Amino acid sequence: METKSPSRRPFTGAIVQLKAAGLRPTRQRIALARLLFEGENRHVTAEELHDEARAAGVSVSLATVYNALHQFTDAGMMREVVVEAGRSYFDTNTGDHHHFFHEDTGMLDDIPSDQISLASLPDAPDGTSVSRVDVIVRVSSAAK
Amino acid sequence: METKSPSRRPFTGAIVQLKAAGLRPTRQRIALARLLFEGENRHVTAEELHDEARAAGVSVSLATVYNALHQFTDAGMMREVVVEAGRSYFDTNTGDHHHFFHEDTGMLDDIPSDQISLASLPDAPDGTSVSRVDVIVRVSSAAK
DNA sequence: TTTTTCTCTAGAATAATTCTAATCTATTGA
DNA sequence: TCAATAGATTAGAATTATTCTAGAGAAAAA
Repeated sequence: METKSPSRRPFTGAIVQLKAAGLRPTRQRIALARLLFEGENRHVTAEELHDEARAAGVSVSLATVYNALHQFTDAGMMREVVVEAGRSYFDTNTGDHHHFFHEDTGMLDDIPSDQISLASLPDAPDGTSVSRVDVIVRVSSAAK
Repeated sequence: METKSPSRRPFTGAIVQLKAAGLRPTRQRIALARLLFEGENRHVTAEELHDEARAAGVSVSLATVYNALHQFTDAGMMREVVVEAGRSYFDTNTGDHHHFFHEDTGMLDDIPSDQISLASLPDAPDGTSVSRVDVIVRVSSAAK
């Protein structure tokens, strides 16, 4: 039900989380963090999150949404998944997992880590080390 | 050595390949196909291929390069690999293989299929079938 | 408080890609 | 060979995603 609760507690969770990441708990960062991290894991585009924040009555610019998403990503609170030219999602699930990408709808779904596994990984080229491995399983409507 | 050979033979290979794909062998498509498919496999961006074509004296617009790359991709002659927001490569290697992405330089390298393997793949969600699996191993300079 | 430092904003700028409408060219068939 | 036609190419405008800028605003430190 949750009608706008009288702002008694200033969203302690989000504030702690932001401070831990070395980010000032500003009004817009707190609001975005709440939308992103309270509740289930989610995949959002910057545009979607911007719309959501506005719909929730938070005044925030798109540039700030981009900034916040990148800051959260740099802080390890999220990760970015690029699926198509001009379409990237920010994923609140930073655990070990991969993705299904629905080519028809543009949606992204998690693949739990126990449902997929890499048997072998090549050595990183000289002078480099692996920072991440992304597996994207592209699926489309089964019409064959 | 190959100085501009007197246009004796009109690049039979490229023409045959285009016709097989149901594409008219026009001047620009032939030129682009030659740049892409004669010689080693390669990873190019639309911009790079456009510059190359111009440098080779072929008059072609960027829009046509995009069209051709997508047509070649649809015809199964290439595939597209998206590595970052706003950076996608077209890969002439359509065989089974995956990629290293160098986060520092933006370069893409092939990982031969025998150096990486997926032990298990999840079932595609209901009503869908897998059209491709992309594995991108992101590496960066080993400074640790 | 006051100062300092960081953040936010609107809007401009940039970059990648696609669209549009006019022009051109490869193919077809007479 | 040549005109008709279906398809391709073009420049530039339009779109979309993202980043930058410079001034105004807010959080932290003094």
